[in-house]
Amino acid sequence: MTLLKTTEKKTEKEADIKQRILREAITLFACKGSELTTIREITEATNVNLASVNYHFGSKEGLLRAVLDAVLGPLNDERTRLLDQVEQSSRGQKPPVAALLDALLRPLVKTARTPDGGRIVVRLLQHLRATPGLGVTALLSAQFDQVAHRFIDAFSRALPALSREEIIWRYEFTRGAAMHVLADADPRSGRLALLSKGLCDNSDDNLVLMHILRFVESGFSADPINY
Amino acid sequence: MTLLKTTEKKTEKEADIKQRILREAITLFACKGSELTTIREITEATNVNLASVNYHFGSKEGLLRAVLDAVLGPLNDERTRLLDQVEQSSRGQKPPVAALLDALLRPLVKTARTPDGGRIVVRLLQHLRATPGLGVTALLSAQFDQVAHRFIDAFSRALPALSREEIIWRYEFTRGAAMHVLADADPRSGRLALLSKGLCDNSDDNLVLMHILRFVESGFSADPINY
DNA sequence: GTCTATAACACGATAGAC
DNA sequence: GTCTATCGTGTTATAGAC
Repeated sequence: MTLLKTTEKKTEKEADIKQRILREAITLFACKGSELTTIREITEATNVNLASVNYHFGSKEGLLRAVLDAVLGPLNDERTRLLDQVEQSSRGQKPPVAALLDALLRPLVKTARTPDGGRIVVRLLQHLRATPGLGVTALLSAQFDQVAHRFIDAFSRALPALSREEIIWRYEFTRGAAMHVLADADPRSGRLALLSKGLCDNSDDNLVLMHILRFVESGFSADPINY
Repeated sequence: MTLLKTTEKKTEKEADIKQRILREAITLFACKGSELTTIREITEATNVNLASVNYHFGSKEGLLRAVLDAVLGPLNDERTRLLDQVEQSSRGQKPPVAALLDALLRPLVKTARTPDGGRIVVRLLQHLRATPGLGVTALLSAQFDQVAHRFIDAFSRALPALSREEIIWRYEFTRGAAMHVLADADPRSGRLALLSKGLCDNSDDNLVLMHILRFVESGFSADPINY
């Protein structure tokens, strides 16, 4: 952004201050939520000045929006890409439920981790759900609605015996089951590790995904309710 | 607590200040989490003095502990009672998975609501999970571990083909699916209402419970993973 | 662009009168 | 037991030097 846009890259390690702030904010917001994270924490951990957050992002809320854009965009892009693949593989035919669930959940499992082992995207979402600040709900809706409806339509085609209502219930159950387990992966304080005394290993992405898929695929394919 | 413990009940409507504070704190903590709720909010909504929280509960953290005791105790008592019934009905026999899940989840669904329609206990738990303050994790463990292990043991007997590890995974998936949906019931901003455009009715307890049970019973009963 | 210094305000807790 | 007044601290945001 400076007029002297030379080709040299500073010390190479000191990338962009803005980027460093963003990275640290993502981690801290995921761990503690944005309300409980202070910009002092962020700037001190990043060794940049306190005022630079407001300079680069306008306000703390502006930083949160930047964090969500940086994190949620790639997630939905990946989901869309995988969903495209599934629908392409089964031209016209019913897509397999297992493949749809894989496309929906794999990006959630494979996301980056917080230092305490939780999945970044999931933790961010859990915090936002717990405290739906004014503009955030609309922002989430804008980010997720389109791809969510694509998945719901696909599930409807895959399971024609289920009403749209029932599809949506099960879609939300699926998200809940996955996010609940992916939110805490801390081998010490995590509920899963605590209950199982270390028996359940939440650190192996492929294993976790397999357990989740087995559960939700069976749940999704249950017979419809008879009213 | 006063020496003049007369039989008259003040104005009858102005019960105990301590109780009124506790009631308001339960609601606000469930809606916004304890960290984001200020004792000023509580006292102003209750029309009591600011200092009375510290007088009656020692500190804000003391109030939180009182809230959890008041809310989590009855929840686990009810679960224990229902689990006793199930185990008594099936003397020695394998208890039905559906009955166990009902005993686990019905108390969660039937709990009191926040003004915005979320279930009080669930919302409290979601906030505590999102921000596991130091002493709180231990407190939750003390409240839940015993009954959780009773349920896990019961599920192990009901589904002998599953390893204990797999039982615990599915136990957590079940909790996640249920809590995710029960946390937001707001017909306006709730994700379920938003996605379904009002098609999914989260206000009918029995219907919600039926949908949850159908999903998790099927998920719990899936074939074990072949390693 | 980066920094220091500080404004303006909200928080939890408490001392002390009644 | 209940109240007022206030202390000490931490917050976001910003003005202004460099």
